[in-house]
This record gives sequence, structure tokens and C-alpha cells, in this order.
Amino acid sequence: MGRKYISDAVIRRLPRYYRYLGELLDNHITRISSGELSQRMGLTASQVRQDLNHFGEFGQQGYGYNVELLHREVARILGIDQIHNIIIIGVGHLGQALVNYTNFERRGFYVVALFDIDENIIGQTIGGKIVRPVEELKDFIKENAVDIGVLTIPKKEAVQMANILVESGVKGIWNFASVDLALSDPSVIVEDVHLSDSLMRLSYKLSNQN
Amino acid sequence: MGRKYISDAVIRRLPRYYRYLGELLDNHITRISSGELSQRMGLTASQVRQDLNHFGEFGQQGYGYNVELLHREVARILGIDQIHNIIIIGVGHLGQALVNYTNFERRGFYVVALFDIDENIIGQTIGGKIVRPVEELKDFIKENAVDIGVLTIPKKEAVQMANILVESGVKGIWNFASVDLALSDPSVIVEDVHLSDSLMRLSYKLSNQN
DNA sequence: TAGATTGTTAATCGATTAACAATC
DNA sequence: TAGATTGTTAATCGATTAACAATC
Repeated sequence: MGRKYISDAVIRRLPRYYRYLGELLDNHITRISSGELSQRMGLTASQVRQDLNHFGEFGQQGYGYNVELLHREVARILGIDQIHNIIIIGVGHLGQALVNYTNFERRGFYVVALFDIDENIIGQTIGGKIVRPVEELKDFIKENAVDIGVLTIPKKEAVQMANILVESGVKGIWNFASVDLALSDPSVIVEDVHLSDSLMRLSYKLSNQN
Repeated sequence: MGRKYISDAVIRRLPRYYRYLGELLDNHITRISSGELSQRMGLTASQVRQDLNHFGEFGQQGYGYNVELLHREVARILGIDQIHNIIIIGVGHLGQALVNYTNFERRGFYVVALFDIDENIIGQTIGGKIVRPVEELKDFIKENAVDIGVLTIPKKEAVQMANILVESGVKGIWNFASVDLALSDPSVIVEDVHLSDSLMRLSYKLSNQN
């Protein structure tokens, strides 16, 4: 259960399962077969069953899956049944967008502090939180059980800031800067959101339609 | 050349090639072998050569690849040597972050208009552009050769707005709402940026480290 | 020329799909 | 019981890696 190797392809689909199961719940659908779920998600029934069976046996022959139970199980697999304390480094528009995105809190991600280097911003209150100087970063992380650091700063600063985060003991980095971070400690998880990569992929697909 | 089927895995790597080649250019490195490039990117040399050969023969035996030429070729493959007119629907923090992200312009993506439904925001000037009411959306798209619509609005509005975009004739949608859009016209390309999916993947990896 | 490195074919590996016995 | 649908093994498909002749 959660022990064998899980491929990246499966991991990428997990949040989608969670989302679709949430929608089913909202629509008061209590059970669903792999066939029905796969159809909604654009997968095959086999794939749904294979994916889920990496983590356990959640279904029942002749019945399918209980939506509420499966939704809860996927949440547990994703670790969003736990609380994560996150800090945001860089309170530009992107950083502010993330501060104000209340849906994160519903999934256990609590923004516990904001940091910036800009003296004009430091001290301001944004989304109910004071913006602190990055000099306080290290101590704050150590004293407040911060799991995740979010880098919403330009790539030049991102590299050194990432290393400070690692030294300070964060477990994961959510990286919005347009670089692939090479960290000293490989046990720190980096999840990249490369917006310009995404836009270029869109451009590619526009230029190369069948 | 650009004719055979290109897998999603390859498409996902293309912007990374572009980025790494750009860095090489910045560092005044004029040529690079598949071996050296693969090492920097965390791929195999075979994979680099296979990937590039989907699109043409850009290298030279005994020499490797000319960085400037390859960089330009990848730009062409990605379609970022063309100009794309984009509009942003939803001028919250996320929308504003995108308006102000000047790097997009360097790659030919021009934000030509902003739209919102909020009367308090309509008429304001943001990043030098006036925020227009969504009622003007349809006409604007038709009259201004808009390629790409960016949806930075909540998922509930996103679905109907996506359909308006499609009806108005956009070619692609850059979707930041947390839904998979089911469009009436399948020839319209959708590129999703599901931020909460990304955060959940980070959470998964934190919970399930080896 | 000798050395380096490509483009490409063949081999391998892994992910997806199909099939079906087990069972609710 | 009959029907539905799972969990899982086997078959297939596709992507990655290895190998190497061609050639700069």
C-alpha cells in the first residue's frame, strides 16, 4: 500500500482524480464505476483501476467505488489531509494571488508568512499578513515548522533564495521562477510552475495543429 | 520536418531546450554536444538527439550543435518567432501578474486587452491598458486578430467564458481555472495551468518520499 | 588522418490497454 | 441467481536507451 514505485504519470493524474471525485460529491453522486469515471476524465477504465490499485483496493466487485470514500482516500494519498505551513517569498502580483487563493487553505495549506526584499513593501499588510524582510527568513522557518517555501521572485534571486530555504530546513519548494533549481540537498522536493514553458507549449500546439 | 507525430513527452521538453539554449547563449557558449546538453538538462544524449531529430537535422558530426542556430530553430518550432495577440479575462492578482510579466512580450506574446465583469475594475488602467467589460469581448476578438484568451477567473465563470472565446474565434485558451474545459470546438487548443494540482503533487511527494 | 559526435536503427524498458477469473 | 464490475495478469504499444555506421 503506497509502497511500490509510483511513476510520474500516475502522480500527475492523482490531483485530477481528486478534482473529479470532488465534483461527483458536489453532484451528490455516491458511487461510480471505473468505466464511468474514466469516461468523464478521458482515460480508459483499465487505467483508472490500475492507477488506484497502486495504493490499495478501494472498489467492490459489481458495485464500483464509493465516491466519498475514494475521495477521502485520494486526499490521504496526496497528503492533503495533513496541514502544511507555507511561506511566500516575493509579494508581487503572483505572490499576492497565491496569498489570496483561499482554496489552498481548504486543502490544508496555510500561508503563515510573507517575505520580500523590497523595503517599500516590507511592513505592509497583505491578506492579513505582514510582509517581513528576508533577513528574518531563516529564523522564522526554524521556529515555525514551515514545510513549503514558495518562490515568486525573478530567477536571478530564486537560485540563492532556494539555497537559503534548503539550509533553513524546508521540505519542499514551489518554484515559480523560470529556472530549474539545482539544490545542494536532493531530499528537498521541488515542484516547478514554469508559466512561460506552459505558454510556449500552447504556442507550439497552435502552430502545429495536425 | 515537423510532420510525423510528436508525443506529448517531447512537446513538454521543448520549452526546456529553449531555456537551456538561451542560458548557453547568455554564457557565450557557441556550440554544444548532445552529451553535454543532456547532462545539464538531466536527460540522456540519445534522448536529446532523438527529440531534435523529430524536427530536422540541426547538428553536425564531430562538432555537435551550433547553439545560436539551434536556439533559433527551437523558437521557430515552438512558434514563438511569430507574434501572438492575447487577451486576459479576469484582472485579479493573477491576471495582473501576467499583464506585467514583460518576458512574454520578448517571446512575441502581446497582451492587447484586459476584460473583467467587476464594475469597480472596469475602466481602470492596469499595466497601461484599460480594463473593458466582458460584453465587448466578442467584438474585440473579431476585430483585433486575437489568438489566445487567458482565463484568470474562478472556475464557475470560466466554463461559460471559454465558450464565448471559442464562439468568437480564438485559437487557443490558456486556462488558469481549476476545471478541465470541455469545448464545443475541439480544434481550439487548451493549455491548463492547474496551480492547485501542482501544489497537490508537491504535497504527494512530500508525504511519499522513498 | 584521427577523434568526435551526429543521425538512425535496433533493443529495452515501462506504461497503457485488453482480457478474464473472482466476487459482490 | 444473474449482472456488474472489480483486481490483476498478460498483451500491446510507445517512449527511452543503446549501439554503431556515417561523416564532419
